[in-house]
Formats: sequence, C-alpha cells, structure tokens
Amino acid sequence: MSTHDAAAALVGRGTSPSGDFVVAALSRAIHEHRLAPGTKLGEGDLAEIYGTSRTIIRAALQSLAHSQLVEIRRNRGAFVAKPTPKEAREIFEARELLEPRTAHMAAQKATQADVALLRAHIAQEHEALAQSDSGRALYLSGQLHVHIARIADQTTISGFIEHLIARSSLIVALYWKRESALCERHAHHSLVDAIAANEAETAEALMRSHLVDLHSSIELPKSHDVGATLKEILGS
Amino acid sequence: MSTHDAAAALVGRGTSPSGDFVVAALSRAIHEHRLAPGTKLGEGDLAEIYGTSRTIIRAALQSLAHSQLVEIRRNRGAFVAKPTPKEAREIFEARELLEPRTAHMAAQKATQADVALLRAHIAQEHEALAQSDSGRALYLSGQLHVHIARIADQTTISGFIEHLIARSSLIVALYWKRESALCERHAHHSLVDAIAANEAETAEALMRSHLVDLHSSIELPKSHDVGATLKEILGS
DNA sequence: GAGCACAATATTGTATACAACTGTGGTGAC
DNA sequence: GTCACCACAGTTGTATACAATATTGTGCTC
Repeated sequence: MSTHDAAAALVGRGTSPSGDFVVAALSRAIHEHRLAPGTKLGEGDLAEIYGTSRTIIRAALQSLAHSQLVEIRRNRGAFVAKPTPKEAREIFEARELLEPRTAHMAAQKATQADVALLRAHIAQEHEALAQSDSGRALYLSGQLHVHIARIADQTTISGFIEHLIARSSLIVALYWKRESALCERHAHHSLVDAIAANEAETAEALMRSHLVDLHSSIELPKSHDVGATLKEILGS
Repeated sequence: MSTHDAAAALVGRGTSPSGDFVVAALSRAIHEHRLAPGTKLGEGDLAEIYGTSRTIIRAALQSLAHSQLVEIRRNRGAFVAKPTPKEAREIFEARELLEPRTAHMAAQKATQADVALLRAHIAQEHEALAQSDSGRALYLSGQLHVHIARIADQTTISGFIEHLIARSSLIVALYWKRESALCERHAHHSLVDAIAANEAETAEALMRSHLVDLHSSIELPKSHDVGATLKEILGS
C-alpha cells in the first residue's frame, strides 16, 4: 500500500490527510529508510502525492525541520537531514545520559499491562525480521525505547528520547557498520525482563550497556567534514 | 521601544520581519513575562502588529507550539502555554537530570573567553536588577544556563536545555513563591567561579543544588487538575 | 572548445481569497 | 422566566495566486 493510497483511504473515511498525516507518513518513511538522508523533498511533488495543497506540505516540512529530521535551506527547499559525525556523537551522548535513568524509572513504575505491551512490541519486531522487512524492524526497534520512556511517565523526557530515536535512525542509515541486529534482539529481551521484574538498577545497567553497544556499532568517520554544499555534492 | 517599532526598524534596514523575527519577539515577550500564560494570540492581531500576513504569523505560532511555549487548539487559536503542575515537575526533573552533567562538561571545556562571556552575562543581569527590570533579569538568568550548556559543546543537549529553560519561565510565571532572586545571584556567581577554575565536580554539585533550590522555590499545587477546559475557565 | 552572460524555467516565499468552524446574542416556544 | 434553537460575527483552516529567488540551458565571445 502506497502512502498515496493511505491518504486516499483516509479521505474516503471523511478525514482529510491533514498536516499530521503528512508528518506521520514522512516520519515513517524516514524511519524505515525508504527516504535516504539528503533526499530532496519538493513541495510541489509532495502536494501532488498527498493530494493536498502546498500550504499543508509546508507546515508538515517545517514541523519535521523542528524535529531535525528535515533540513530546510532558504529558497532551496527541504531535504532529509544528514547528521554529521559530530552531531551523531552528540546524539548518542545525549541518549546515554537520558535513557539509563529513564529505564530505571520505568522499571520502578512498570505495570503488568506495560510489560505485556513491551513484549507484544518485541514480538512484532521479530515478525518483521522474519519477513526480512528490515525497515520496519528498525523502526520498531527504536520505538521500543520510546515505549520504555513512556512507561517512566515523564512526558518531557519521553519527548526528548523520541526526538533522539528519530535522529538515530538517520545515523544508522548513514553510518551503520554491522548487518545483523541479533545482538539487539537479545539486549531488548533482557532489558524488558529486568523491567518486568521491577529491577531498576539492572534495567539501568542493561540500558547503558545496550547503548554503548549500539554506539560502538556505528562508524563515525573522523574527517570532520562540515561540508555544507561541497559534501552535499560529493556525498550523495 | 515596542516590538512593532523594532519590526519597522528591521524593515528599514532591508530585512523583513520574517518568521524568525516574530518567533524571537514572542519568545522574548513570554520569557520576560509580558505575555502571561493563557493569553490568546490571535493571528489577525499579530499580523497587524508585526505588519505581515497571517501566513508568517501562523508559521511562527506553529514553531512556538513545537517548543511548547504556545498551545494551539484546533479551530480555537493559539494561547501562551500553561504548564500543569505535573508538567512543571517533569520539566524540573529533566533539568536535574541534564544540567548537572552538562555543567560538568562545561567546566572541563571552558576557555577564558567563555568565562569572560559568562561574567559579562552576570553583569548584565545585575544591571537589569538594578534597574528593577525584573522581566529582563529573569530572562538573562535563564540564558546563563543556556550559555553554560553551549560551552559544553553539546548542541543537542543544549537544545534540550534551551527548551527546558524557556518552559521554566512559564512555570515561574505561574507558580513562583518568593520575590527575591538574591539567592540565585549568589548561586550563579559561585557556579561560574567553579567553571572558571575548571573544577568539574564542584560545578556539577553546585548546579545540582542550584536546581534543587530553584525547584523548591516553586509552589506546585497538589490538586492534580488535569483540567483542560475546566481549569482554563476557572483559572483565568 | 572553454568560459561567461543572459534568458527561460522551476521552485520556494508571501499575501490574499475563500471555506469551515466556533462562540455569542437574540428570538421564540414552552 | 428558562431553555432550546438559529443566525450572525469573528476567527481559524486551506487553497490559490502572485512575487522573489535559485537553477538550468542556450548562445555569444574570445
């Protein structure tokens, strides 16, 4: 099902594919690596694809730009963001600062229902992997972290983590080394187990090591290429 | 000087008061408590004030909404945000999680130039207080935290802290207990001293206690009023 | 043939026009 | 007198038209 069909379906049901829908669709596409970093997002094209006016598209792109998933260059247009190695490092450092404590809180507060949701989520992730839908698996893998943050019942921090996860997806698209996500699978399992058992300290430690692991699976070129236009031309 | 004059001045210099300008102007007004939480921000009014079309105003309001300084209710318009006690607590918890470590990093990296900037900033703050321009003093007081975060050279985390400081301003407007900001003044001084001396541990500890102090100077009603519309009606 | 200037095209930025919705005030029935 | 309903005014949501800017292609000069 194409996104256009989805939009059409929504219209059919009476709900117009408003800004939120476009934001969600583009977010998903970026998360699932269907839109590569650097891709130009022309307003006219998107307006046609989603069957709406440029007004809506513009608002959506500005929203995504605020989330730093998209970069808007004045009079040039919107592009899927391309985090630099420095930015990538900073994003992981932020995650390493925020997520372990959040996992701690989540482990303290998690109810049975929460745990059930997490396990269901992991099951979905496995399913996607089984169908070798790696895009979707990647998306779900990130969303697990978001879910854990939500359990901690800290809306603000959850928001930050959501933001970081989204950008991490771009980093993976650009700098990912390994192919297999097997390690991840195991890490997520034991993490959820710790949360289920309300073992806050364990959950915190597991999250920390999981992030270190993730971080180390990323290859960040030392070449501190700030390259705005120059790199843009060579990089794509 | 009214904001309108400022806009006119900008136009005179050839730069039109584009979206960014409006965002900055409104941000400042909120920071300095000239716009109280709950204030309606009508698109038409703002368009007239800034001498631009609603298109620009809308984009600016959406940007502010993304920063959670403004709340947009569909078909109702934009209002200066009113963080609930729960949100306020979460914002402070986030600050307590992020800022101490950031102060630590800042203390490690701070150069003489950085420190000079911080001291100049504090001087400005004193000046504003001397002129009993409490709005500006409050704004500058928050900005010091942002500056410290910037010194840490962690763009992403700085962004989060900036966001949190901005919302903290709303919290102060709503729930501030004490009148005097004297304690602050002292706290900022010793904090900058620690950073100047590259004493990371001290800076971290000072920041932590400063935040706890700040947090305790806020009175958060226990009434867990989720009250969206209900509280809105009674509260104003 | 290479390099530059200029025109044509396409895309973004802004303003305006129109549609849809909300809230209010008034009128009528009960 | 009170309640329900309807019409109107005002505001927001969306689409479109126009202006400004970047990009591309062409032809001229050297």
